Amino acid sequence: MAHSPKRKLFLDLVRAIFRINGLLLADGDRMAEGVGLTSARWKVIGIIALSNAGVTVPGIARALGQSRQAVQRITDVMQIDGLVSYATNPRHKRSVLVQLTDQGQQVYHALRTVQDPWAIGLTDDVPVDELESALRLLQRLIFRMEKP
Amino acid sequence: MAHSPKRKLFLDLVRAIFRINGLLLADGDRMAEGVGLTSARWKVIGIIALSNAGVTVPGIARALGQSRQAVQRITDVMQIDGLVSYATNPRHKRSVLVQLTDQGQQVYHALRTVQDPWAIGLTDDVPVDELESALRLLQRLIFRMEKP
DNA sequence: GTCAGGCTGACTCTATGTTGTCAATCTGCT
DNA sequence: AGCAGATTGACAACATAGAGTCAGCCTGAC
Repeated sequence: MAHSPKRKLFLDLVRAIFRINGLLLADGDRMAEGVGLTSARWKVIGIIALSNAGVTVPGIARALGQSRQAVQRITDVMQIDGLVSYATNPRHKRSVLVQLTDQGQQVYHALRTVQDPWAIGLTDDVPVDELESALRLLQRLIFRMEKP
Repeated sequence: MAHSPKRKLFLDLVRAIFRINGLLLADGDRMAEGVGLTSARWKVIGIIALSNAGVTVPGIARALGQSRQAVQRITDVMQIDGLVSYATNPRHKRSVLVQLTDQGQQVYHALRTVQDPWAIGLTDDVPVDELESALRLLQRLIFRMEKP
């Protein structure tokens, strides 16, 4: 059984991914809490902030690898809360662009003041090349899982 | 800014973890579907099968890093479906042990016949040492996130 | 033995996310 | 221009997961 240890290794990796996913959501909730957000909005606002021109709801969903319905619900609530606004999309009549309002940008900036030290603190003693190789491995797995 | 690239690298890793978590759940649903399970029950049945003597519901929750309420709901449904049974715990009067029934073991076995080729296929051309180092990195991050 | 603190089961509420469906719109090909 | 297929918004049903609460049981220190 040449692949048996590899199989166990992979399943351990799967369990670790489930575990760290939960921990990341918990940390996201904790960080976002201070500025009145949740981890789901934390994920969404990060994608919106990355794109200057504004993105569509399905675009955010594709970036996160989630269903557009889930993202739509998040952005709808964030629009009610005044964090994002819907702007007409010159390239698509129905699909509006999601943009950060001034308040949304302030919230994102406040988020960064918590998120950056968090990211730095967690990777304090982790070499860059280890991060790189782990990221490459995950992206490789993602690619293989997305194809079929 | 010596740590700026590392910060971006880590955030990319976070995004990859969110992405692969969703893909793993989708694959888990797809594999578990054939034997009448869902990805949540797939995760739970794996933990139960790993322990011969039976585990408590909070024990499963700790192994998965989830709330015991979430696990309790899963095991309750699985008990109704006849996959698991609750046995009295000699070491704790109220906290019962969750065990696989014969049917549960059959389902787990059927699951393995799908899951093992899946695991092997995904890691086909991935060197063992890359899996090991990625797993170590994630476990290191998990350890740091669990402490506080 | 006793008792404080921790663990567990049961319940509720809320948030998140997937799937399915339908109509309206868009895109690319002819 | 016109049409087939893909994309999008809107809505609904369902599964999953966390947080909070309460009462009952258990454990360990004394």
